[in-house]
Amino acid sequence: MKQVLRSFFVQDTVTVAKKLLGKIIYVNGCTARITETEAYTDDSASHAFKKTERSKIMFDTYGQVYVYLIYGMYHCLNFTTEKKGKPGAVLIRAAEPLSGMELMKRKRGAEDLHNLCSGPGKLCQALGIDKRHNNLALGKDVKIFDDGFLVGKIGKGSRIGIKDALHLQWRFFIDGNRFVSKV
DNA sequence: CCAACGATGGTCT
DNA sequence: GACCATCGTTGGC
Repeated sequence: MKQVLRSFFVQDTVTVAKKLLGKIIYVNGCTARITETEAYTDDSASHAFKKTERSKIMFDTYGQVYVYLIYGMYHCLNFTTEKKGKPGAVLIRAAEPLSGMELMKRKRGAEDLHNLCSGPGKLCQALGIDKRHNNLALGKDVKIFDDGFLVGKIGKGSRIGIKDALHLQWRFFIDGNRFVSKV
């Protein structure tokens, strides 16, 4: 099983978002297969529409873990993309639990495997990801592996939970997969 | 069934 | 002081 290196993230954000589908994320002893992602660059719905204290990581790095608090109670997991100076990040929206499910169930307070990582907030809760992981290099606490899984058809649509730039179809998911955020 | 809403706190103006 | 890249619950059908 090959480990995905930080250099993978230098390329175009939309390309990274698609290619991350089917990859395996490892953190806190748990693994899950990524089923749904979203691309964010410098578009009007992105944190990087303006460079701020929070969003500067999207401008200055690639292959870094970007975690932020949303709605005061949930976290969202992203990986920064593109070379220094060009902002980008891919939001991990959903995954299929592969190992460590008992721990995930306990952290989520839920039994159904489809309700453990089926949304960005849920996924962080299940995997124990919070702001301590922000700005860590990929490969330290958080790792990504490629086991050769064939994704097949990739579905796409507007990104979820935003009001701007709805014309951009930058939400990607494994078509037909039941472990996504929306059935 | 599903639309509406409240929880809750960091970030930005 | 307003705004969220969310989620679980509530309440009306």
